[in-house]
Amino acid sequence: MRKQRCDGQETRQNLLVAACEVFARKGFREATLAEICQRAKANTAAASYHFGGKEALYVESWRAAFARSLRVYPPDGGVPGSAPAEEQLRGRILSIMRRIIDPESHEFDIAHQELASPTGLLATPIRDSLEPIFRALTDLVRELLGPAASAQQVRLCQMSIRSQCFGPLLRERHRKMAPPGLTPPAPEPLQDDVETLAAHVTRFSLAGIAAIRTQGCDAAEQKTRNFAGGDAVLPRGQS
Amino acid sequence: MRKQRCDGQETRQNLLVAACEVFARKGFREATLAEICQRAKANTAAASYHFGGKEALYVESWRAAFARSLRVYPPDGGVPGSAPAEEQLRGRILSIMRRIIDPESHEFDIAHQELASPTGLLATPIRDSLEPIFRALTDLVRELLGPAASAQQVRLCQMSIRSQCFGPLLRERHRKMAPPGLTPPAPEPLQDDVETLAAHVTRFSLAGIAAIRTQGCDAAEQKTRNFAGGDAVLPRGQS
Amino acid sequence: MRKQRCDGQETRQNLLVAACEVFARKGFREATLAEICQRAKANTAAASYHFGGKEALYVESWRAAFARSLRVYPPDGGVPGSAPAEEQLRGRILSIMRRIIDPESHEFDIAHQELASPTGLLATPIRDSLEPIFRALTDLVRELLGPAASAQQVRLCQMSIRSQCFGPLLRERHRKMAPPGLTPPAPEPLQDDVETLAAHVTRFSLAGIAAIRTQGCDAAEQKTRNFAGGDAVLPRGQS
Amino acid sequence: MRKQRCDGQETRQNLLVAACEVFARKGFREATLAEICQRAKANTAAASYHFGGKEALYVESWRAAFARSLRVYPPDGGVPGSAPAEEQLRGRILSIMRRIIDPESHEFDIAHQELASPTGLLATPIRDSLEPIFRALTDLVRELLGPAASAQQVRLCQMSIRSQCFGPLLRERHRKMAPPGLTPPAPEPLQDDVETLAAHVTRFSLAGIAAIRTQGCDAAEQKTRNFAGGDAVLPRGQS
DNA sequence: AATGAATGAGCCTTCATTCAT
DNA sequence: GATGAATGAAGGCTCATTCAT
Repeated sequence: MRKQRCDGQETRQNLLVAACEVFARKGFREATLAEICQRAKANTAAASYHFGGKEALYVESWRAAFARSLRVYPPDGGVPGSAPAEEQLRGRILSIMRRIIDPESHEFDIAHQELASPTGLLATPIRDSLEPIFRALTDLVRELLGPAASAQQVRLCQMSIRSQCFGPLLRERHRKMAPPGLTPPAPEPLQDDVETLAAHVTRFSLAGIAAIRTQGCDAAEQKTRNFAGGDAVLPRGQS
Repeated sequence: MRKQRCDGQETRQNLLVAACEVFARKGFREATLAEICQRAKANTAAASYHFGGKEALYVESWRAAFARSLRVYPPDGGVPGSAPAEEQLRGRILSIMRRIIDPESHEFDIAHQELASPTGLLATPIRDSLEPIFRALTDLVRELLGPAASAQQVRLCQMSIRSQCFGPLLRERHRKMAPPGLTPPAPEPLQDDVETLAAHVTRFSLAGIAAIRTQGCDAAEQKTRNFAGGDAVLPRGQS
Repeated sequence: MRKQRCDGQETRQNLLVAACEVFARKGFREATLAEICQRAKANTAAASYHFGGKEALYVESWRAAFARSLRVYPPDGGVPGSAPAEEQLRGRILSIMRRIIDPESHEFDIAHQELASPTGLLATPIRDSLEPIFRALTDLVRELLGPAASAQQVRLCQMSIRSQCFGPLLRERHRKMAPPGLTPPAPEPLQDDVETLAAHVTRFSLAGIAAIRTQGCDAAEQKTRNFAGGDAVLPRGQS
Repeated sequence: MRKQRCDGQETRQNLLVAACEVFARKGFREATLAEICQRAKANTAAASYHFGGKEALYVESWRAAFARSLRVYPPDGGVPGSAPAEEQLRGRILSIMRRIIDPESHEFDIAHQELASPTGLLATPIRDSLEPIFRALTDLVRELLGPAASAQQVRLCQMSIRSQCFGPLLRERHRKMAPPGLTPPAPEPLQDDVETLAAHVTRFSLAGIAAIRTQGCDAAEQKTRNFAGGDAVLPRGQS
């Protein structure tokens, strides 16, 4: 009735895979070790035994999920650094989107759950993991904006691009992760494939960057000029 | 030790306010009625007594949070429909951002929690509540794109704008909601105020819309034409 | 919005009626004051206020239910004491059965609930209430058995008659009291009306009494003679 | 403080035994898992852990109680089908009574509780379990009544016998199950042992059956003929 | 090394009762 | 006198963790 004694690593691996799925779908608190162990075809105590506790398993799940994503989807999207910046941007956008949309990639979902209900356990691991990727994207945006761009402009444009990468896919992941009995929150499925989305975001963002680049003034000044009056958003004629 | 038994609506209101805060920070499952009642300075059974159960309180919390947001921050940002479309866009972006960034507005956080770990209880209420707002934004984007725009182009641009509205603010909310003892996931605070952010997103998006509008062809064709072979990402002649 | 102040007795009466119904259907513990007060169209505290507590209301409910039964169904079934004993027996059997089968008579159900899950609150009231009825039935049986009957024979025959009175009606009451959503424990309804049942029980029991009367020996001896061997119930040939 | 972790079936069995006792004495609602677990010398959560919940434990308790009764007390009372019908009847009556009176047999009490306050959980199990026993009794009564008996006569006689089996024992069980502090509802204990009771019921019922058999007419006609006018109850010529 | 039975803490809910109005 | 909002206790259930095997 006993399993092979030498499969300790196999059980560990099964637990890790199951934990990624469950943590991605339910978050830390709502996930139960019982479900994870059941999915891994292990006994109830296996998770605590192999990882020392729920929290440690949570952190390990993130590391494993991120490592897999990094391996399957290189952040540069396969575009070499020698390619034009526009091409590199497309590659990075596509890489992010593919990571998010891949049903077997749980990196994004785990981070998203942690963002929604922070446990504090993944704060440092996530930051350390994503920092190089974001830095590379920032460098790319800085190159596209040109040497005259301020640090704020670079930051804002990077945020715009990043936001467009995961925003449209949130609902799609949501539908896939939702338990089958629930009313689907977004009835219509995503009508565009990931390549189309990436192409749109790339074009849209390049135009946005170009617009920021064209006007030499800083965004701070821009704000002052456009939104004079501070809190007042009421229309002042046809300004 | 007893409370005033004056009207009974005061306790109910206190419970609702406390529930919005706790549900926004912890989500449905992790939130406990004990904490909510404690914050409302009521008995542990008060929440079940007044609302009939945790689930009903959850739904009521969403309704209350959304109603407050709608009252404090009109979706048009105070910009009348007679104003130019660009101005209206700025108003709507600012309205969404203010709703998200306001620490006393829990509409976005509750919906975000529900998106991360769906309970199914808010699917219909959220969809019904947000649909008019999204429809108005879609109409605005369609007007800006001009009559030649395809439905897909409208949808994609609307997604780009919406994504830029909440994306940059996710981390900020995260920091505010995180319990004090946890390691901050993003050490540096948001360096831009909401008006600056809104100004950036408006300008960035108007440029993106203009770029989409300029090229008459559909995005699908565009994708086929531009990404055939995967070498050339974007027409560099237009940049 | 207030009711008439002079309806204190009316509310009390409504509470009593509602309490009889609920206690009869659910028993003491499963019955809730909330449901009783709701049925009586009174507020939640009315029961405790008017009767001092759940237990006192329980006792009062029994008294009221028994008093009603005694008024509507005289124990002699309307047969005068001057009638022949057989006729009187029929009257008493019919009286008991009608009390049980009447959907508005809750005496039997409350006593049955108390018998199933004793609270101890009704022990004395029930015994005091039913004792005269049982004594009269015992006297009747003694008369039918004749002067030679032993006390044991009288007791056993009285038990046989009483048992036949409520036994066949248990299921019928059960079906009527059961909540509508439950699977009916006895699918087929009672196929005989109460008069037919009473006629059967009367004839059946008179024959039984006659048989006991005919044989002069005591039941104790009878047992010894018939069941020699004590615990052995195995057939010993054709004895 | 920990228990032996030998097999896990021991605790389960203890829980089942304790549950039978508590459910028999208190019924489903009034019974608490805490008391059951305490009696089984297990943790408060043990019942939910081993059986999945109170309802499942309830159903299992019935099954276990009925299985035990069936094993200890065969429905035929040990009388083979080749014995005379009268002997078989005595065996079946004795079997039913012993089941009821045995303090360690909880089948009857659980079913009685379910009858008093239906939960719906045992409706099907009880019906399916008892149906063969009742059918055998019906067949026996039909044989005793002879081929000329109507279905109604068979049913009524079977009811009379069944009622006499448990009716006299209801109070006795009540006394045994009642908590020690309560006023005893029937002060005098049962003065007859079960063999005496069974002998009485057998003789009483055989006489009743014989009386029904003698008169060839249907009970319905009988009722019409005998009770027309309500004066004459029974033909006194046969007594 | 690995198992799974068992535990204790905590959560949601119900309900009889009380008290200020 | 009568109301109903509020309370505190208790019950059923879940679950991460532990420990004897």
